[in-house]
Amino acid sequence: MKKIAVNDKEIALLEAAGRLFARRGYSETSMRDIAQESGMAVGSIYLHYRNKESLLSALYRYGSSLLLARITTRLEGKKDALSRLAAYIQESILFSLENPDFFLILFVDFRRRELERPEPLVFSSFRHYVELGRQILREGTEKGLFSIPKHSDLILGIISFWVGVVLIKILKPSPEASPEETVQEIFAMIEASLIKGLLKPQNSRRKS
Amino acid sequence: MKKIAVNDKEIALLEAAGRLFARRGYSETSMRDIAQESGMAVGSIYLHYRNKESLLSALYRYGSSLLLARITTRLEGKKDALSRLAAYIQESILFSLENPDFFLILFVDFRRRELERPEPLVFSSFRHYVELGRQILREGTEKGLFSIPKHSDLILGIISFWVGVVLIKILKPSPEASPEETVQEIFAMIEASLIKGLLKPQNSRRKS
Amino acid sequence: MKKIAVNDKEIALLEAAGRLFARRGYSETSMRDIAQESGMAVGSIYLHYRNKESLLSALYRYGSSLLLARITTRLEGKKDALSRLAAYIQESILFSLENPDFFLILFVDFRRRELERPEPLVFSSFRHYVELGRQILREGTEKGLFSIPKHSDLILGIISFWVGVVLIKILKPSPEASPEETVQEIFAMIEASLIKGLLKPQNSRRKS
Amino acid sequence: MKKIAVNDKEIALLEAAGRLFARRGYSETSMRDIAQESGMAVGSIYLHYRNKESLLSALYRYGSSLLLARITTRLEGKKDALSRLAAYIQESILFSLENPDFFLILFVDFRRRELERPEPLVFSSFRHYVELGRQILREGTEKGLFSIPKHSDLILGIISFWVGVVLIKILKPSPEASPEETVQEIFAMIEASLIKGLLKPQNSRRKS
DNA sequence: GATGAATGAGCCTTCATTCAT
DNA sequence: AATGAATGAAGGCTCATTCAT
Repeated sequence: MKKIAVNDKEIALLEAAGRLFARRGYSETSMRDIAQESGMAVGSIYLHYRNKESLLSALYRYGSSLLLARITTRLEGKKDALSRLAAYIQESILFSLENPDFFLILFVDFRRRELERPEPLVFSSFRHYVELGRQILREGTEKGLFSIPKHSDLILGIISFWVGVVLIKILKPSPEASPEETVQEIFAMIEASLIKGLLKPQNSRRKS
Repeated sequence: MKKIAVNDKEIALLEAAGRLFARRGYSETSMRDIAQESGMAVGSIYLHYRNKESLLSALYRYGSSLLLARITTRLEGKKDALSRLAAYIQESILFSLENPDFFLILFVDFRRRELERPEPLVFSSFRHYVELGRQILREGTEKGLFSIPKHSDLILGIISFWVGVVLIKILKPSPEASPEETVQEIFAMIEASLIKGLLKPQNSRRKS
Repeated sequence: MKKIAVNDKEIALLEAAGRLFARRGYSETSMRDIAQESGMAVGSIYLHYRNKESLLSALYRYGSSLLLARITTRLEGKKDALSRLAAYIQESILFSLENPDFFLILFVDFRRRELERPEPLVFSSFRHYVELGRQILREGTEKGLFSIPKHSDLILGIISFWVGVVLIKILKPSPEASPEETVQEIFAMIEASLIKGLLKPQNSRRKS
Repeated sequence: MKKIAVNDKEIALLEAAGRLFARRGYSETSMRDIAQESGMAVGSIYLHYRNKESLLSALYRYGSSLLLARITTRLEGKKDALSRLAAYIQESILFSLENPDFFLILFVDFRRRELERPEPLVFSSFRHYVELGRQILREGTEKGLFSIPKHSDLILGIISFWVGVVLIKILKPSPEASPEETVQEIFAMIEASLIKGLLKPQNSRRKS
């Protein structure tokens, strides 16, 4: 497995690239832009990354590892599947609102890009993230908490659901709402629709 | 309002561009590629579209008008909100599986692009499509069929949900499944989660 | 010798081209511009002129024949060299002020273009024009009126002199002055410098 | 004020561009041509000049500063207006014969271009050059040496005069004549016509 | 004759990448 | 290690010219 980010230079580079790729798009961002944004020289980028594309995939790895670390921390000690699912979703949304650049790159661009080059990008962290969600659903089902349709793609639907809503929030942010408030607002919607639908009748009284 | 597509040439152009934009992405597709794919000369493209960007936005208009036409037809005569919602979703998925290029451009690229240039692209058809879904939800709520959280962004979540799942299906199509079967598979999942969650208890007997 | 202009279409074409070439320059004017300005279709231009370049050289011929015709008329009946020289210069300036487009093309662009392609452009009329001036000077010298340095390029200097001044007038026209007044103003300057210098002492009392 | 030319690269570029613009014209010269002529790569031109147009205007500045430097040097120490005028004209002609490319660009193209875009090109040096001539005339008049028609455009006429003659010499150079000889030939003509006309009677004894 | 859609060479410019310092 | 000047392929677009109607 490739390294993710080692030193200050690389982190500066990844964050600069993240900012620019998210705002303007990958193709519309030049290596010179990234150099400028990161305060380095163009040539120096190539000391760290083979080329533009490998900078992008390092960015995928970096972003998903950050996300995964936060989720993992949030999940620690949570036992029951429902609160684990809530934590998983809420922390994802919070991370996205706090890091809209990574959100766009991980949840919007990356999936698009997978289509263009079906060879699996080095991408274990994000796959790990999805797998984590899938496993929470599986646990909840096994414990009789959820009544889940057999389909293992459900987690992708759930992720896409909040991604779609978060996208709108980032597009038109309400200036007065804090990230935490927005998370609650979005999660309430998910609870009242998706999660409500997934719960077995007797569990319908739960709150996160 | 701008024209959508008039003659054979323009349809050939839009379909060629759609194929390439969907597969390689907008920036990675050159006008020369489009000319070649459509069997025309480069210069001829400019007889129909002012520049590359306006070809893209014509493509948005074209794709969403095709989608909207199919949905509208499918909805005709359907009265109750549940079967209207089902028709809306099912036809969207079917259209997407049958026209993966338009799907990618309309449901994946477009939203990304909105972020980069917040001026509303000339795009009434897609907006119309979303509004149609929103209205079905509203009707169902008013008739006491759904118990919908007040949030008007719910429709975006629902759309994103199936989009996320369809994306996977297009990424890794199961070779033996027909589009219709895949629609059923995906819709069953939506029914068992999202729609189930939205229905008021007394309405839990389904139609399709 | 090639034809100059035969029918209405060609005159319209030449005048349109003259207007545009003078204002924007030859390379910056497209055949489509000319078609539009002349009210014809692009393809139709090629019924009259082999290509863009031959339209330009027809324009040279046309413009210089117009100029030459006016000069010739003005010179009719004038006997003495001084009034012939005055008429020659004054009519040239008047023509230029009245037809700034032709002026620019004949006196500014053409000479520049000669440098680029030293093969003599079909250009008898303009050469004829210069030769006419040269001959007036020669006559005046032979008759003892002028004391002219032997150099036969003097006429080119004289022409260039007024061209330089007219250029400024066209660049920054004084709105209230009529062409005739401007001619007088410029010619007075020429008289007080160039012509005064050319006259033999005993003739210094002449006026045009 | 913008820089004029700093290093070898830029001088090579300006001279290559000068050569080509003078010979073929601005629009007929491609950036590739310039790159080839200067021995650089196309992209490298853009390290020094923002675009083709700004290369042209740098060329104007460069050429006129060269000219102006020579004139200024030649004028040093010259006191009386007549010899200053002679030096001004002679050095201009010499410069033009020695640098026909700059001559064409500065004295022929530039004035044409002013017409197309009346916004004053950054061009102080050339304006400075004209102003210098105008001032010499003014001095001579104030000192009672010249009898000058009041018109301040006279200097433009004088400049145009020799420009017109030099143009012919460059068009058809006499192979055996040195630049210095040609200067003398042309200046003699100017002396015998223009300057003779300008001098007050009592001053008709010449200096050179 | 008259039209204007169609063509594709060629233009200016950008930018990922290399490499001498 | 770090720099940024240099490179040249490739992109979007224009336009003189042709030709089917």
